[in-house]
Amino acid sequence: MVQSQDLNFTISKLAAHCGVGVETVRFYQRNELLEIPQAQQGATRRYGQAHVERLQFIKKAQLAGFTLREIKQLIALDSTEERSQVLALAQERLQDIERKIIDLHDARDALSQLVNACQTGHAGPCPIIESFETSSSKNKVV
Amino acid sequence: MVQSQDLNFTISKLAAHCGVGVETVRFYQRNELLEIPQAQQGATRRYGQAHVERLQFIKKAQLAGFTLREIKQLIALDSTEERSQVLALAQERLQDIERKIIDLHDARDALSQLVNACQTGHAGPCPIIESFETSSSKNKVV
DNA sequence: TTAAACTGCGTACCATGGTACAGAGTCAAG
DNA sequence: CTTGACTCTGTACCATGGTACGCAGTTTAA
Repeated sequence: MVQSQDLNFTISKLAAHCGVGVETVRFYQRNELLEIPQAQQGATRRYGQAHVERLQFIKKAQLAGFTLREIKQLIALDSTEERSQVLALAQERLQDIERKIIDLHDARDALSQLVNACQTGHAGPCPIIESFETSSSKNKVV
Repeated sequence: MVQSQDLNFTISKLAAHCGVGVETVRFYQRNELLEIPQAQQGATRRYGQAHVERLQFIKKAQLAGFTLREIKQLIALDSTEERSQVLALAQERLQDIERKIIDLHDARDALSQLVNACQTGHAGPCPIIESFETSSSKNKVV
């Protein structure tokens, strides 16, 4: 039955194990993303499996593009049964991501065109700089 | 010959004309992205065409994904003839953008899969939350 | 046992791109 | 000439996601 409680990390071990800094762990604690453990050994707190999992949860959710604020909401929603709210949050996030992808595509296309122009053209003013200059009738950026 | 000097804006007119806030103009001045004009009328500065163009330059370069720091470099490079450095900067920017696009695609795919799972599945724990929980053998996010 | 290393706590600081506001001066219209 | 709107300057503050540091107390290894 010793299976999830066998970990007994100090804060620095926990941080190292999860690939974050000690200060980051404390930062999450301050921001109520990670519980301060009750378990102590003397004055030093001991962290267990649940803390490792929570840190991993945070990291994965960050990778999926959630902000810490949203992750906090997800954690709160997890303990309730508000599955539809989780879905709503995820859908919003998805729309954000899709919007950003479109923006970045636009930016990339404009910029790569400029880079090409700059590599191709041989004389005259730099087309990149030029294109940012006022919009008369020159290359348009975005 | 009066052709670029005919504008005579106060700071608030300039800001309004360019679609930014007065405080933003001052912010750019503090950060040496925009010159403080010599021209004054009494104690009040007067802004001209060059300022309008600079603000437009900044806005366009931002749209292309440059940071203010990079824009400052572009401005500096513009006055030199360091066209190759402009190109290098643009290429770096382009790589950043491409990296971000890939990351966002990954995030989007993972998340949309989760959203689908959540909409499809009818019972059991929320697949979105679940997928962030520790990585045993569940859906991987990113 | 003693020194190094770590812990906990509070607070300040970093970059990024602004936004807000106080206080003093100035400008323009009525 | 007064009133209200605007300007200038400096400084503080906002969110975001951490990072750093000082200090006192504790733990650990030699």
